[in-house]
Amino acid sequence: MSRQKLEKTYNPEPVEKKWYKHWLSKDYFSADSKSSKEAYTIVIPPPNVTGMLTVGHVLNNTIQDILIRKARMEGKEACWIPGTDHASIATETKVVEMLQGKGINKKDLSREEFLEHAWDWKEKYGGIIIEQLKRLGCSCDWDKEIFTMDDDYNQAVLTAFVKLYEKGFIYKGYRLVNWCPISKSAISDEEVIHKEKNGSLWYFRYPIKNSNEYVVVVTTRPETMLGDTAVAINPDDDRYQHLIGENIILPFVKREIPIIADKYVDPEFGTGCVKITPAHDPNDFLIGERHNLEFINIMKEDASMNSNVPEKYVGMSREQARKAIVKDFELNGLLEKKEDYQTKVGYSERGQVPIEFYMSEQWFMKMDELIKPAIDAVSNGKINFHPKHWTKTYNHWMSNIKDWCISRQLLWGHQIPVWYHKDDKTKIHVSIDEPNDSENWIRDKDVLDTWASSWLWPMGVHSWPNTDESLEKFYPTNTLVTGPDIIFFWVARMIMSGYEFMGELPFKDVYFTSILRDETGKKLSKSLGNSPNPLDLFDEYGTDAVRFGVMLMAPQGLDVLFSKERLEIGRNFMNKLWNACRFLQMNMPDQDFPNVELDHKNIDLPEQWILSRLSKTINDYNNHLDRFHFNEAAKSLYDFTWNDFCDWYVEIAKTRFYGNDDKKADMARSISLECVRTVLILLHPFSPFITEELWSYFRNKDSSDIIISEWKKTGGCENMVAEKNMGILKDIIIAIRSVRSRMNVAPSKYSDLVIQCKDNEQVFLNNHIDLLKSLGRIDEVSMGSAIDKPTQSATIISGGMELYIPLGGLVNLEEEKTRMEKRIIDINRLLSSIDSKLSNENFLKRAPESVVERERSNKEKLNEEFKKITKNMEMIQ
RNA sequence: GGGCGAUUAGCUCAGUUGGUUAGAGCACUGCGUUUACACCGCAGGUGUCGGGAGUUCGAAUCUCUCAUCGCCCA
Repeated sequence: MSRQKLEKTYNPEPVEKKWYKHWLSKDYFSADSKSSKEAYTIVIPPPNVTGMLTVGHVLNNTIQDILIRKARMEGKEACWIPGTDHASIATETKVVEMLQGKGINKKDLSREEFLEHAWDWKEKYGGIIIEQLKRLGCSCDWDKEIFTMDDDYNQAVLTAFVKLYEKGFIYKGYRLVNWCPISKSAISDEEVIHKEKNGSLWYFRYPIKNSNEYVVVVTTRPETMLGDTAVAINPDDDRYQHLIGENIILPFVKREIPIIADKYVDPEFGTGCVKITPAHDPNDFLIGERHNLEFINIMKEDASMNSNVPEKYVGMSREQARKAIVKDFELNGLLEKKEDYQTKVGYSERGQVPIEFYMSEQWFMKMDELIKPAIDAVSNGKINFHPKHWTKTYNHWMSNIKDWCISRQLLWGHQIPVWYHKDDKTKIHVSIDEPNDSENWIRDKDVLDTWASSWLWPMGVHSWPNTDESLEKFYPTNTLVTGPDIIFFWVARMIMSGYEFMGELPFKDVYFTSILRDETGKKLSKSLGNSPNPLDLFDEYGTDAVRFGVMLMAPQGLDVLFSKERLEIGRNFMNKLWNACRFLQMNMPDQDFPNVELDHKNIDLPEQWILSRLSKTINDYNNHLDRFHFNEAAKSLYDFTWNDFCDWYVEIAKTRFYGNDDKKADMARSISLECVRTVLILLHPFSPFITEELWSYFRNKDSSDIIISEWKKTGGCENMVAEKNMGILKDIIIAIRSVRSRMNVAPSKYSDLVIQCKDNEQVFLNNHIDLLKSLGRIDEVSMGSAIDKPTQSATIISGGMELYIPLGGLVNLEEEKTRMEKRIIDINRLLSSIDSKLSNENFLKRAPESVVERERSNKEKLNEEFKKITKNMEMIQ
């Protein structure tokens, strides 16, 4: 035992620094691929390399650290592989902004020049989040850290592309894609956020050729009329039959476009006449294909009008063009009307602006084969989602999946490994290596979608496509911990890539974390400015307290409303634990810990009881963790430590320490030590620093650091008799305190106690009379079966016994009477409920014997209490 | 429009296979500085478990339905 005394309050900062350094120096975090131990592996969801730690990261990584630290203590080869993601579009956006600030336009830079700036940026800001994860206490194997643009990882990404291309799963196509005008790149369906917007519905008159008539079309996007190449009606719409085959002179553009019939048109919507813009709307695109319409692209990459529109609109932004078009319709008497209309607009997740549907040539990945094993793995339970209900979302997405647009018109990322021959357009070279005569080829200038690199993460962090010990030992991984917001982006795709490239699942369990929101329900995000900086929280509350507090407040599969006040629970708990340990230390001998052989049959009731509570806690705790119920695990440890150990056992231990029976004092020391050591071990994964610190005071001389100490799996000291008997004593003590509090007896004053009870009860109480006296603040006790109620005393009916506290003038008889009347009403209510059950033949016949027995026993107890209360009520009168 | 989830004390939420008199923290009230802890202790009050129906001996828990809120997908 360390001679050094614990400080009065816990000071987290030096302790955290000290132990993290110590753990690193001892290499505890490193995982050995040659080990014969069973592997337990987690790959970190790689944060954006230039990102900063958020509360979401705290939640997510604390969970992973809990799993890894527990596995390590369970004697497994615990392997947590860290790394960062290049986050193509997000990082490129930031770099472009930075350059703009310096007056540099991305357009004016060559690829190489731009990438140089990007790497500078990465060097400057990359790795900050890694240091922050270390402060959080993450026990990752830092020697294995990977960045998705490292050379080896790059090879893996390109290899995957080539393999899929060779299998025919990747193809190039000229199609309508989701286009982000800010990043000037295609984005995937998953990167489009649909928002409900207050828009308008414009009714435009389109003149019919060689006629004075016009048709009225309805649109939410007037500017796209510049690209119209048809007007469509439903073939069954009687109103417009005569118009089919006629032509329209498109206003301002003066283009002649046909009126066609297509079943897609909903005759109920608007006027039943729809303008068709095949190059700028996915539905119109399909109609365009069906009817061989012209595809006219009217926009440049930044969504401004290109030269395919009349002179006056060229160069206008889409917003300007909309205003101009509407105004022109109005001026020419062609605007019939305008209505308010709620519309869904697709926004670019990164650019924060509405996306365009844009014709362009892109690379796509076929999904129909890849999804098959991925769907099977989840439905047959090889891969388990926690909470389970996410399987439904997963299956729904899988069964509606479309081909994945994987090319991005960006520079920061993995450049597509495809070369085009300069002279012969039909020649294409797809390989991770450039062609031998590279001077005759031009490489595809696009890069891959970031998720088309991170989907290889569980294997790419090792040597894939090569095989080595590390890949063999640590693939598949055990548990993935991530947010449900990337279930499609990442989780689903990792499952596909796992089966495609490894022939095996990438992980067995997926734990989806809660989404953190502020008190008003908004998602915590840096852009909203409602996300506190976790490092400030660590400083304010201590890292362990933040970890514990966040875990305690994170419910299963629900959003969690984050607020700083709730971290106080964590801090208060750390303080409680610290002081319980401090108290124990004060009452330990200076030299050595007592080495009492604990004969569990031969210890006293309170000791039997606390060990039973401890055992139950160990079992519950493990049970909760096995089910990924981290909040309940935290709660059960919190409850034991605070309510059972500190509130009751420590108070009882005081009677041992300050009494004059050395053997009992030593017993209390041993039991307390057992409790504290167990709590520290169980708590270590949640709160690693404070537990290692306290462990250094309380561990055996020859035992190891707590981080590699043996885990507690089961208790084995459950004792129902002790729990029941201790319950009786606790009830009596609580009742005595309650009476004293109600009657305003000063805590410093001791009371006498008179007990009317049976002989066997008297023996029981006599055995624990010191306990009653000290915890109930009782002076003299007299008891017997024939003892009378003293005058002017308060009455307690507890455990079938009658207890009286003589209080002289202090006792308020009216108040006591009211209280008893209230209890009688309760008893009657309970009894009638029990009677209705017990008089029900079906209940007796069908309910389990134990349930019936419990009702009978309750009835008996309540009847007895009723009798005693009634008798005492009469004595008051 | 389709799907998922939520609705339990003033607030935030626990409550595994249906079965103790439905719990915790915060807030609130009273007392207290008893040498582990005021980031504390002791005592105390609060609930038709969203509404309705059903299954069952028994429902906060299972089924259906309605309402409100949130998210995802079209």
